[in-house]
Amino acid sequence: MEEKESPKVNIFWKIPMFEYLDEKELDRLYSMCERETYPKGEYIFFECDQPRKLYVVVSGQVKLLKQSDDGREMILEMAYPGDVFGEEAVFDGQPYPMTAQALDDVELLSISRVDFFSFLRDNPDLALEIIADLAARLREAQNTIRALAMERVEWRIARVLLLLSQRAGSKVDGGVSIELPLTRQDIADMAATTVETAIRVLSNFKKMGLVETVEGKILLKDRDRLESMVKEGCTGQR
Amino acid sequence: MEEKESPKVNIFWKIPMFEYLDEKELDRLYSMCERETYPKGEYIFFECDQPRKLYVVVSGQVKLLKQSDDGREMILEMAYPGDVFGEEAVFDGQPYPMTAQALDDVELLSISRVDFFSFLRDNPDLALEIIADLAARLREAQNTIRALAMERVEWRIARVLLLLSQRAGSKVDGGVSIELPLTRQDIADMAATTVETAIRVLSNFKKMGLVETVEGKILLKDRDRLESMVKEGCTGQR
DNA sequence: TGGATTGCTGGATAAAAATCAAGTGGGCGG
DNA sequence: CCGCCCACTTGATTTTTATCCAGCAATCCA
Repeated sequence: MEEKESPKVNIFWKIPMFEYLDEKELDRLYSMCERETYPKGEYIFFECDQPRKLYVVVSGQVKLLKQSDDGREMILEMAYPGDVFGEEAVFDGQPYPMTAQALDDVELLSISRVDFFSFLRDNPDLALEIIADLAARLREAQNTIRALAMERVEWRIARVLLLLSQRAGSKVDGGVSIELPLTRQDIADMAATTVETAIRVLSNFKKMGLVETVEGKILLKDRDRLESMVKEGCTGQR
Repeated sequence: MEEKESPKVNIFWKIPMFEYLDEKELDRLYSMCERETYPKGEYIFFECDQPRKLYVVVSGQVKLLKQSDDGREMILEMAYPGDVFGEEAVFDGQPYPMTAQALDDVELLSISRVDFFSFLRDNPDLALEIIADLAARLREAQNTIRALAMERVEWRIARVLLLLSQRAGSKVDGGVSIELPLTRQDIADMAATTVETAIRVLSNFKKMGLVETVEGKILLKDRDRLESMVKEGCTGQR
């Protein structure tokens, strides 16, 4: 997170989409990128903006969200170092389908739409990686739809905690800690509920010995029990 | 819908993903396909099945859904003639993320995963079409998430009606008719609510002069007013 | 033909979660 | 150092929507 020296090629190595490219190609890709920084809270783009760039997170976290007319937010995804965002818009040329906001100070690499397509033309196998990436994103979005459509709040909050712990969790004594500057409001926005409800559910979880709040970070004390309560996918089979 | 003679190449022409392929390639693709038929109500695959095939709808309608453990359903998408389904699983090799069920008697073309990839290798530009297709699907899924997260039932039902009318609507005198064998339960499953609520909302819409039921089909009498009440995307911009 | 099943409807009630309201404590800027 | 703002927390109330129920009409089919 603090490696200010040339991250050059190595930032791309972490990204599944690019991992099979050779060093020469990664260098070329890197040379097409611009480095951008955004302070905490700033917007990177808004829903309905014309797509210009694909972004890669170098450090910090980015919220990808949709807003309602009355100011509420739904967080669709979080992007962490090594994640790519803005694909939908760049790949089909339609406006960005959501807003991107820096959750803390953020460092990004950006590649313009045209540059990316020219790179893609010379690396046809990359298209397969992108397809797999989009397919996985779609799959996850469909799981979210299922959760919103048929599961109650506690379930959705538990799911959010588990997803966060998979992406940004670190093992500490007593469980898994989610190392992110998240507010209760953020949790609520990810689970499609209100702050008050999110707080109530979290304090129930605390009473049940499932989670704990340590120095502002959420600590999952009993990940297994949380997992057994969500158990995603393949439930209603025959 | 009734063209029983060799649909061969021409079924593919309707499909955006394939439309730029030349006749020779379409013929080759067609020769890789198997023709399958399913009677009304039958399942084509279940969530968590191993992915074997990509499907193209020739005639009939297919429901793509997720089930909850207590038997409720959420319809993620409907597939009509010319639509492709099963992509997520075929493209990333993971199990199917949802169940596919014939809504009426259905005729399909299926292409096995391996055959499709070999065809894709010889037609690298097809990958770009697939990327655009997946990006559009993802975008739509995100709109559904937004709807479920922040809009109330009437809004969601109105949205479902509009989406259906775009895909399977035909202009008749007095409005746009949705030419599908849909039950109230199906509508409810698409809007993530219960039959009773769906019925109540629809009968309110009827009182307001927005819709009418004619011979089992839903007729949108005032599409514009419905549209103005949903107004998707770009609301909360700055 | 008649009994059963299925889809549609709407009323009464209950449950889940949102909203409203109020108070706490920590951190930051003046 | 004081006061203000913001995140957090909890209780009380209200709203939305699900659940439970019963009746009706059409269709299937034995």
